[in-house]
Amino acid sequence: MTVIAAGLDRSRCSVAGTLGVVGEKWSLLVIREAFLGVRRFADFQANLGAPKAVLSDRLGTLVEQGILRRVPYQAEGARQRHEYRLTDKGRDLYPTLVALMKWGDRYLSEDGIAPLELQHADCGAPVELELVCEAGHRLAGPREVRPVSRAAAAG
Amino acid sequence: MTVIAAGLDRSRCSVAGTLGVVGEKWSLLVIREAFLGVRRFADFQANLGAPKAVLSDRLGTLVEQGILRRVPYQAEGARQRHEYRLTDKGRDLYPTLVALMKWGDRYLSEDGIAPLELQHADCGAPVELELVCEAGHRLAGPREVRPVSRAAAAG
DNA sequence: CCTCCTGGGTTCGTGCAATGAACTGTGCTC
DNA sequence: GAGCACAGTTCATTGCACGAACCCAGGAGG
Repeated sequence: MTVIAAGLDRSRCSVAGTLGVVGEKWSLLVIREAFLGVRRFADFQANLGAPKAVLSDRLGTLVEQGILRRVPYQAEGARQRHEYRLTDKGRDLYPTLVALMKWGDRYLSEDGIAPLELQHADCGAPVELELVCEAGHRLAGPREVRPVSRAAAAG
Repeated sequence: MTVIAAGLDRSRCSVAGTLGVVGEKWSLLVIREAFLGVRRFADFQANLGAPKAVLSDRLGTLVEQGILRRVPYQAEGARQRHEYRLTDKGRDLYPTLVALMKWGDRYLSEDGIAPLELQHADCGAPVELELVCEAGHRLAGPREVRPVSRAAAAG
């Protein structure tokens, strides 16, 4: 039995790091809304139902982290305000959200119907998330993956 | 400006649902450990540094949710105990973890070196996560995806 | 000019939930 | 039959999330 875990340094694990940034309860939901086109404070609040204080804090953190940026805008006949938009760094969280969504679609939807389908804008076919290696092979699951520690020369 | 968000029903969004199951601080880290081969309470605790009470609660929740299962085992010269193993449902969270890891690798590793590399066990090439559609096209990002609500017929 | 309204927050009191330390309990070894 | 190791539970404390209330800036309306 291979206990891969032994030689690995998880003090600076990327999973833990990422969760430290976006792992709080509302963060990924805020980002989901952002992907759906939401930009304004009140809309985030209405769609998520999060308390204003928490939402304000999360938006601030996400801006600090460079995942969202504040952009000034001016609605007609209103004073200038600012909205929140995804940066490239934020946009790169898309696969994470898709992965969460796909899992929920499979295991949580009662009637087996996914609430939201993702279609390829060009051809209309459903979008999937796949594990592939650089040699082009498609991987079926974790069993076909070998984790290799980089930092320490372990095992 | 397309506000996609308007017609969508997020009360039963799969992202929110999944986060409800594994979105707590330690849950995904427990699952990460499980993928790395950790099975026993004390090892989870040592590797994660989580308080025992929380860890006990999380493990229980994950078992309840069918993500882990308790399996009896008997170490030589010790009394029977049980360990925690991933179910298929849990194993299907692998893409989620990989997505989190890849993002962290890109944006959080200081020296640009990922702490952990995933290799295809068969050929040794690095493993990536890709968005593809069923027609076989590779998608570069969220801009090439069109979200379509299933439940409500929203304009 | 004065007031209301609306968007975008901040402040505050409460309560639950996370934390770490201490305790329990069981079966094996000595 | 004492001690030990593993696998938890219990408990007191701390912190953070929550919801309600309040604040502020600028237009609109009178």
